[in-house]
Formats: sequence, structure tokens, C-alpha cells
Amino acid sequence: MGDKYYLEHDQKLTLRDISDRIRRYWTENNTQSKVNAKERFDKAFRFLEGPPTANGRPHVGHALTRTVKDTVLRYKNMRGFYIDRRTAGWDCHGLPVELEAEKHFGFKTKKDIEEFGIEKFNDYCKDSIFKYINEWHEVDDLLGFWINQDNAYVTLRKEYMESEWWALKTLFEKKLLYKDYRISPYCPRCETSLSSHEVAQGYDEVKDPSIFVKFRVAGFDNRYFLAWTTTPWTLPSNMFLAVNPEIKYVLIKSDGEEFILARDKIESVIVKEYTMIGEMIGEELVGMKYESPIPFLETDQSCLYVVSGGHVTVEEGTGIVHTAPAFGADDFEIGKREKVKILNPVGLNGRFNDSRLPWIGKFVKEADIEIIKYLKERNFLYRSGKTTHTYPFCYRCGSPLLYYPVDAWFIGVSTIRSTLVENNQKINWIPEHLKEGRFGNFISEAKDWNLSRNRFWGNPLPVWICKEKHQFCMGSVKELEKLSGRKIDDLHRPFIDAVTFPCPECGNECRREPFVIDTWFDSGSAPFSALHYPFENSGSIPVPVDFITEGIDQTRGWFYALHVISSLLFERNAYNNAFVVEFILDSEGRKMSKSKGNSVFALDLINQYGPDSSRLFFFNGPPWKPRPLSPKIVQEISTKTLGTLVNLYSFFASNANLDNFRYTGTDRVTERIDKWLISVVNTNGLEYVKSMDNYDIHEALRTVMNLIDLTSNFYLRLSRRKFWDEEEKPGSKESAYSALFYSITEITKMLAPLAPFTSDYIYMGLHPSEESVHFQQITEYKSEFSNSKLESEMAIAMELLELSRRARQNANIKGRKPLKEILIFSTKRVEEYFIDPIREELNAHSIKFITEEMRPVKLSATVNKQICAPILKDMVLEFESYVTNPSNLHTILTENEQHKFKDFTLPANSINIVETVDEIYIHETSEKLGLEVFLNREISRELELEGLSRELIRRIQVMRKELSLEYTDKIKVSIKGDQDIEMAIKEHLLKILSDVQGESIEFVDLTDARNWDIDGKNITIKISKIG
RNA sequence: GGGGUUGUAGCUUAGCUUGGUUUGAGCACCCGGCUGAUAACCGGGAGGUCACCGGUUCAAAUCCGGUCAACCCCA
Repeated sequence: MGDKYYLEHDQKLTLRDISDRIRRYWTENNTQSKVNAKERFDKAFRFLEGPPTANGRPHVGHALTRTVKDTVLRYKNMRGFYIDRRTAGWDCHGLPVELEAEKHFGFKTKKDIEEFGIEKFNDYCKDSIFKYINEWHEVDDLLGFWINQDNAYVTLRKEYMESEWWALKTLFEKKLLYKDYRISPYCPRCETSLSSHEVAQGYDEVKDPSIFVKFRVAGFDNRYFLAWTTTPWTLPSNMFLAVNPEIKYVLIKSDGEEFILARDKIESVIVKEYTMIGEMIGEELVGMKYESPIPFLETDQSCLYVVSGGHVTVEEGTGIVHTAPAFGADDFEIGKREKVKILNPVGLNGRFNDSRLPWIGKFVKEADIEIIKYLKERNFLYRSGKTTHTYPFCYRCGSPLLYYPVDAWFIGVSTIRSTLVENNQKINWIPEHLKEGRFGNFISEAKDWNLSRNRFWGNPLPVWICKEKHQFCMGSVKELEKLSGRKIDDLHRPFIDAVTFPCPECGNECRREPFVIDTWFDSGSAPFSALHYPFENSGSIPVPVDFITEGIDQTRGWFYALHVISSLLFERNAYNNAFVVEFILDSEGRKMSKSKGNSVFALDLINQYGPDSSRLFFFNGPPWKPRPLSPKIVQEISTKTLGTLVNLYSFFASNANLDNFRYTGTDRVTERIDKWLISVVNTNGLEYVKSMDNYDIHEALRTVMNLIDLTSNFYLRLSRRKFWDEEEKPGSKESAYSALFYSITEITKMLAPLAPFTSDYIYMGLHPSEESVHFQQITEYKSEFSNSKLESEMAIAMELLELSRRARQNANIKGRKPLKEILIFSTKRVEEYFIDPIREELNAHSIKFITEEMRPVKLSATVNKQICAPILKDMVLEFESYVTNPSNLHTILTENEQHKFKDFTLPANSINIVETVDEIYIHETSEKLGLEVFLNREISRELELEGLSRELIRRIQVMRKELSLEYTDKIKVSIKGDQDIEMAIKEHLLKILSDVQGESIEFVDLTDARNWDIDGKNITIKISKIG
């Protein structure tokens, strides 16, 4: 026996053990950084990591995106690309972090935080964001996510924040960063306005009051405008009623009162009988004065009249819209148009704060009931009820949001819509439909971005204002230091708040605007801020990066922020390829959520199944379709792919070591079936590369799985005897070993980006002198390397084997029983050598190819009486005996168009030609490939005995295995059976002995022998090891 | 209310771009077989209204229109 050149696989080693071993190896050898060493490559692929916040545990969704990232990057390495910016990143700021901190301290309001101290509060925030960083690192390490953690970018770093300041100043100078007083969605608990994408996350169904309110027309005792609202608390702030100038309105009389409302709404609004008094269009109502039903907030301004509003429809309500400019975007616009100072009796905490109101101090939503009661008592309520609709809540704390007028800073995104759309054309979206679908639609109607947050833990808005409203945006730390004359170490609040300077224009003190910026601007700035651009790395514009991937929820989050910021600053797209994945569902197909308790953490997944199995699961089907996480599926894909591959390797290594085989190249592949395998590898390799280049990773995996299946379950199944029998002809073993080696090597390379641990284990086993599969390049497969002729020949062999098996089953002849003869007929050209690989499986003494005439079928003719009876009448019987007489068959067969009988001419279909297969043959047909097989079913005594001998061999082998004997261990065999058994053994003694490594067989019945049943015969066998 | 995606066997899915055998696999199930690599494999069976309705066409899972359901996004 030779030395063990190829690593012998220990069958007890689990996939997990393998990954642990490889992980250790990578760490010890510094493989990760060596693989991506810049000098190894001459081209680059630029990546950008989307930064998570590490204040929560990583779950399966994170494992999924990290797997996608890693797989793509490893593949690109193996295609000759240096991965630029393979660097981790962490998102640090923002409301979610603050909320965790508030929870921790038990704070209820912003005041609590201010009293506690912003510095201490922010310190806590800063500490909490890396609460789970160790678990994130552990997941990345276990999963094999090769990303540089040492140089990770963190959005709270001074340099990072400074780059954002540069960006903001750039926008400020282009007048794209501006302050405005606007209605914004506002959380009264967090006391801050929110951006639209934050609002989007918090819609929920809610029951609200639905009331119809009477507004008395000025100068009439009994005539009212009817308006509808679901927010009674806004009624004290009513300043106008809005009508659509083009809609038809009516004046009606009902129950002694007169009402004005849209004509189309009478039926749905008016509950009692009514009479029509008059009809008009909305325009005629404009300007009419009315009285407020809740007149506490009297104002000397000109208001309380009807205005026109294009937004008014008849879909809901009455066609007359109660307008409180303080509490709605449309309302606010009307207030602006009518040039009024808006009435806002609600404080920033969401409570009434105007002493003229009886509801002072009440939270507005809680005042609804009392306001309804007030209206009712004064007969201003036409009717009331409840309605269910969706309403926005704060996505973090759950408070209902108010639409509230606040000072805020905006980025003028809406002005660059066309640039956004243009740049989107340059992006390859995976899946494609996002481009024109969800993402495309969104950017084409992009709104201005509310950037400011009235909060604490974030990058402070770098804008200073003096009391004359002169504004200064700082574009760098240096600039601020120069103006303020102070050294600035920390840009965070509260330190930055203390920095003031005299206004360069008027000399008054400039103070910072008290906002922090939306944390989405942080992560959206990553392409340049992570590089401290342009203060450092200013050599080239940092966008676009080549590849990013995140979950579908980031379409309007990170993908959007990146796109907008890059378009604003650089007029470029931020990324060339955006790979968007869907959620992983639980095993029942439900969405995972904290509240349902069905979330799976990344660690649990990896610990349960191991890294490679987990990774492969993610590519079982397209990752952009939501898929359930079920143990069965993970198991299945793991066994099929990794299990089979490991066993392929194990088979190769143990046999190659025994035979002292060394791979030197595919030029030693000489045998047809081995060449076939090489061709199949190449054909599948082409498919693989095509799929991977298209980011169809799941299709690439399917291709590799197919290749593994063909290699293992077809090629090796048919070839394995070659690996342990004596060589049939010189070089045939080398040929087989070389082909198998080549196939396994190629498979490991293709699989390396997907299942990096197992692949590396096997690759290094095959190549003891190589450092890692991850240094390798994917083979340049070429279509001219595929031998399609050979592949289609083998397809015919495969089909023949299948036909034979089917036929045996139909005739109830098991595969171990040799057949006398198999006849093969094909309409296509089939050479005898096609069947060489399957000859043994066919198990027949004779296999013959036959021509059509040789097919063992009998033709006979019968009469189709329905056709010929009307023609022949009483001659039918005579015709029948003519037709069925075999001696006339030849004549009948030669007549193609019509049949002649006596004086009659009969149509072709008057005679049916029937084919009967000779009964000693079993017949199976493949129409697809034009193949027919005929299996001779006669089993002679000779065949019977040979079959029996194989049955015996099989049983003895099972017993050898049960005793865990080595291949080389010799045994002696004791058998007791009937005469046939003894005869079979005598006839085939040498074959049996050599197959089972037996020294001798004796016919004795031992008491401790094992009983077997072979085709109804009772046999006892005992084997014992010699020596 | 508007938009997007999906719908093929109990489960996971291929085919749909470009219409053309009887919708193809795997898992699980049943029957049979093979087996010194494999908890693997092979053959057969059962299991499909290709969500539904209509249209175009000689021909529709595939193209078109509509409906329904699930999920997601928006308002």
C-alpha cells in the first residue's frame, strides 16, 4: 500500500466538523486576507456593505444577505477581481437607538432626557449600539462571511460625520438644503417629525370617530354646510370649508333644516326624507361666510368662508371639507393661499395648550369624545359613528402620528426627479421588475426629504443661524473651528450646541439649528463618508460601486438614500448592481416577527445545520421570493449536494491512495465514458458561469447539483468496479481516476463561493500542495470542449438502461438474474459501443442490435368490417379468410393505398395490421429516442444457477459489511441450502470466492448461521474471518 | 383606493422571455429493484382543473383582457 497522498475522509466527520476544521485553518493561515490580496489581481470589483445597527441580534434575514454578499464576492475573486471595499460597516445613530435607551432608563418624554442630561444619554446610546457586536462577528465568522472587520466604517466617527457635513454644505450651496415651515408627520411622544419612509412603516388599522358637522351659513338661522371629519379635535382650529369648484352641490330641506352638500352624496349622508330646494356648482359657493360651531379661538383674521380646493372629491364625506390649516397638508396650503396665520392650539406634546379651550391639557385624540358631546349639545352634530381606516403610527413607539406644522430642514429631492430616473436606467436590478416597478415608481414621484429630527443621538445638522436669519452651513470641522475659534473634538450633541460664533454678516451670535439629521442620510452617505471623502481618498469619485445587496425593505430605505444622495452630489448612480432579497418565512410560511415569537436567529440556524447547509438553503430557489425555512428542505439540499460530494471524494481518495494514483491532467483520459464525464463537466460549467454572471445564483446551484448527481449516481455507479477490479486494459484505471478527479475538482471550484467550507476541505484533500480552493480561478469553460455527440450517445445508453429495467420489472425478473439475450432496435444510428458502460447493468449473456426486419414480432391482418362490409356485403366472410391467411400477408403489406380483392377495390383502412411481439420477449419502447428493447424471458437452468450465485454473493457481502471487515480480509464460508444452491456454488465457485474474498466454502449447517430466504429457498450462511 | 410580486402534485420547485409531444423534477407515500462510497441510488405506482373566467390561435401553463387569493409597497 502506498502512502496516503490524498487525505482519507473519516466517515465519522460531520459537515459541521469539516467547517470547524476549515475555519480554524483559514484563521491560522490568514487565508481571508491573502485571497483578496490586491497584487493577485489586475481588475477590481467594488462592493459596499450596507451597515446594520448592532443593537439587536442578527436573524436569518441577515444571514441571507450576508450569504449573498459573500457568495458573490468569493465568485468575483475566483473570476479574477480584487474586491475593493470589502469592509464591514455599522450604522450608529437614530431614533431606534434612542428608543432602546429611553426604554432602558424608563423615560416617557423628551423632557426626561433633557433633565437627565443629553451627554449622559448620548453616552448610553453610543455604548448600546455595539451591544450585540460580538454576536454579529460570531455569525460572520461561523457563516464564513469574508469581510474586513478591522477597518469597519462606523457612522459615528468624526471623519464620517464630517464627510456628511461636506455633502450637506454642497447641497446648501446649491440651495437644495433649505428650511421650511410645513405640515409634517409628527410623533407627539418622540416629539419629532418623521420622514415619509419612516411613516410608511407604521400604518395600522384603527377605529376613529366619523362625524358629520353642521356649519351654519352666515345670516341664516337654519341653513348649514355639512362637512365630514374623522378628527374632531381639529374642529376648534377650523378656518375654512373647501369645495370642489366643478362638482355639483345641492341645497335641500330635511327634518326642518336646510343643508348644503354635494349632489352625489345625498343618498349616503342624508338619513331622513328631504326635498330639493336648489342646485349649484361648487364655484358658486366659494366666498360664502359661515359660523364656526366651536368658536373658542376667535381671530380677527379674515376666515370662516368657503374656498375652492381641487383636492375635494365625493369619494368620502359630503363634498365639503373642513379645513384646519394647522393639521393637514392640503389645509396648510389653503391657509398659505388665503394668507392667514394658522390657528394651532396644540403643543408639541400633542396636548391642547390654548387656555381659551375647555379641553386644555388633554391629549388631542382623547378630547374627541368631549368635542363630539359639545357639538351634540349645541345641535351642530348632524350624525356620528365610527369608521375603520388605516392611520399612521410612530413605527417605534406606537403613538398615533399627527400632521403638524413644524420647522424642518428639507433636501430638495423633488427638483432632481429626472436625474433620479435617468440614473436608475444604469442600474441592473435583481430581480428586474424593481427597476420600473416599486423603485422606479417611487423615485419618479420623489418628495422633498425631511432631514431634520428634533432629537439627540445623531449627526447634528451643521447649520448655524443668527437672529437676523443669516444661515451658515459648515462643510468641515476646520471651517467651524475657524469661525468659532474653538477646537472641536466631538461633533455630537450636546458639545456642538455650545459652539457659537458672531455672524459674519451682522455680528449677532449664530447658534446651531437644534436638529440632528435623519440617520438614513448617514447610511446613504456611506459611499463617500466611509472614505472620509473628499478630505481623504479624493482621487476618484467614489460612486458607483459595483454591487450591493439588502432586503426588499431597503427599497425605500438604503437603496433610495444611496440613489438620491449620489444623484444629488455626483449626478451618478450609486451602484451598478442591486440584488434585492425577500424575507425568510417560518416553517409554516408565516412572516417572522418578534411578537409571534417565531423569529429564528442567525446563530440558531448555523448551529443547527452548519454554515454550508444554511448557505445552500438560501439558494434553494430564487432569494427574491419569500420562502419558508423548513428543516426538511435544509436537510435535503445539504445531503444531496454536500453529502454526496463528500462521499464522491471519500470514494476517490481511498481508492486512489490504494492504487497510488497521482493526477497529472486530463490527457490521460482515454476511455469513452471518462471522456463523457469531462464533457459533461464542461457543459455544466458553461451553464454555471452564465448563471453566476447573471446573479442567478440559485440556477448555478441547480447546475452544480445536477453535475454532482451525474457524477455520483450515473458515472460512478457504472464505473466503480473499474476502481477496484484488476485493470481491463492498460491505462483504463488512470483514465477513470483522472476523469473523476477532474470532475470533483471542478465541482469544488464551482461550489466554493456557495459552500466555502466543504469545498475547501475536499479541494485541499485532492490537492495537498494547494493552499485553498479560494485562490483558484473558475475554469474557462468553452463550448468547443463539450462533445455533444458523446453526450447524446450516452443519453441513448441511459435510455436503454431505463427500458431494460422497466422491462425486467414488468416481467418480474430482478436485475441480478442474467438474461439470455437482449435485442435492441433503434430508428437512429446506434453503435454497439454505446452500451459498453451499461453492459454490466443490463446483465445479459448476449446483447444484439437488430434491424427492423429482425424485430421478433409477428404481423397479422384483420378485417375492419365497418369499412368493408358495406362494400363487400355477403363476400365479407370470404374476404376475412383471405386476409387472415398468413400466406396472403405479404401481398396485403405491399398494397399501400388500397387493397384489391377479386373485383373489389377497398380502401387502405379496411384491413388492420397488428403487430404481436413474440411471447418469449418482453418489449419496451422509447418513442422519444426511437428505441426498442426486447428482453428474452427464458431463464435456463444455467442462467438460474448463475443468478443464484449472485444472490449468494450479495448476501455474503452484506454479512461482511455487518462484520465491518476490511476489503482485504479473507473469510471462510459455510452454507447449507438445497441442491440448486450447491450446484450454483460449484458452477461459479471461483467467481464467488474472488468477489467475497473467500478462501473456501463448505456445505454445513451450523447452528449459529444466519437464515436467508432466496426466492423461497431457505439457506443458512455463516462467514468467519481468517487469521 | 393605487401600484408591485406570486399562484403548477401534500411540500419545495422547473417550464412562461420566443405558444407546438402526454406540465418535468426532488421530498414524503406505496410496490419492486440495486448496492463493499453514499441516511445514497434505480424502475414503477398514486398524486395536477398549470388559481378562476373569457379572448386570440390550427394549437395556450406560456400571449391578451378580466376575476379571485396570498404577500409586499404606497395613500
